[in-house]
Amino acid sequence: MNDVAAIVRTGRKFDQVLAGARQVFLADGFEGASVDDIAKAAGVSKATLYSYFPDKRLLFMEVTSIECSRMADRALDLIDEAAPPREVLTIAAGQIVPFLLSDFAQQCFRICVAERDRFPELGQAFYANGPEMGRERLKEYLSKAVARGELIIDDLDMAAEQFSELCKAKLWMRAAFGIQNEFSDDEVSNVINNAVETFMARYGA
Amino acid sequence: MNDVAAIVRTGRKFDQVLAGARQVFLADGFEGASVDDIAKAAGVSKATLYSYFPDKRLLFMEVTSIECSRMADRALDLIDEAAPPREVLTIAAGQIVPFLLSDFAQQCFRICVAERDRFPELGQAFYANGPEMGRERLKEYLSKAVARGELIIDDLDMAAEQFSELCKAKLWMRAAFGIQNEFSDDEVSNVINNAVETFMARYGA
DNA sequence: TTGAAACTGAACTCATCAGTTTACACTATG
DNA sequence: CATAGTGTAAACTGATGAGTTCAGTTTCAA
Repeated sequence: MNDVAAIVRTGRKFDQVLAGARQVFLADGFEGASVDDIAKAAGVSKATLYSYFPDKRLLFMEVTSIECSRMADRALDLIDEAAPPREVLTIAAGQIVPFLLSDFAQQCFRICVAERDRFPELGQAFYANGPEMGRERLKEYLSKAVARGELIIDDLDMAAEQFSELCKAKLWMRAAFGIQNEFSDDEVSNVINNAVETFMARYGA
Repeated sequence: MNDVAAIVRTGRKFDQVLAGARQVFLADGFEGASVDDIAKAAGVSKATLYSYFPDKRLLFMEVTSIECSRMADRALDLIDEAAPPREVLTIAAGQIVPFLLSDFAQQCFRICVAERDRFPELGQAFYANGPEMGRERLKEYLSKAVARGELIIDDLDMAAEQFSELCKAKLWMRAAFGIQNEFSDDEVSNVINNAVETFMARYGA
């Protein structure tokens, strides 16, 4: 990350390299991915790859940091600040649950956990741009609903955390362990409805 | 796992090998652990190690399967079937939360997730002996409390899952990402109390 | 005490993989 | 067309790590 041996961003095939790296890293993790595979997937020679990135580690950091920003952009912008809690929470959970179960989120999670000793910054970045940011967004809404008297919450942070966790019930753990990877709409909406129901039972006015 | 090249369980240093392997695998994961390191940690020559286990993979499977059974034994046996829900759930959460945050559970989880493509059976075994089993135990209690009219639950499975998830609020994700690894008693009991509170709000009679 | 089984240590093979080098080809612009 | 910048293929180095081999040592039971 220092100026010595920095990343060269000019050149026709820079984006190709990133795309190939993204694909292979996401599929195989850091150790599992070989630079030869990445070069092949990118349709680029190994020498070209190394002309952009001084080493594998930096390439990995670049890919993951790009993925993290992308994720931040996808944040839940659809929240209607004025709508009633039950409706807003159902929509939010409808975003959160499928995202948590997506291949992309699962792979990111897997890599963060697997490589947490090799790349401690990685988990932190992912956490800050992913879960943390979504929860901040949710907390904003919750505080407004509390102000309107629609919800009763003394610890906003805990409430938002509990809601996120409720969205993981049943399905997420099974996905993380590779036990199940297809989820029917019924399964998903069942989790969503129960998350909202339980949350409202505790915090509803 | 077939009879060809099976594990030889006789010999003076068999247990030493397992102990060393347990230590190194838990610290470094499967790929991260070298057989030389394991032999050194076990205080045994590499040749001896290979006289017991035909390869690294089988050694790993053996270690993790032993760890899983140990975990199953520690299951929540302390549940007093007749006690009121609030009390039982608080005690159960008091077991679950610290366990989820323990080094041991975190490392197991990490390895299962990291190696899920290399060892699909591993995650399944861990899941069945860990979370699944604990939840079965909890469901037994819940159904009795429902019968006594102390709780109102139509989907026992979902209720038990939600309770487990509520036990992860705030702290577990931070531990999994390596963001925080020491947790004060206050933090822990706060999570426990809120898990019980939310659960009872939804399912209390 | 003796002999077989268990164990040791070190050197070995073989494969994989990160990163380098080299000699050559392409492409765009002045 | 000339030439500089960019890219290629393939062979190379050096490290690491799984698994083997073997000549010699320890342990233990009969």
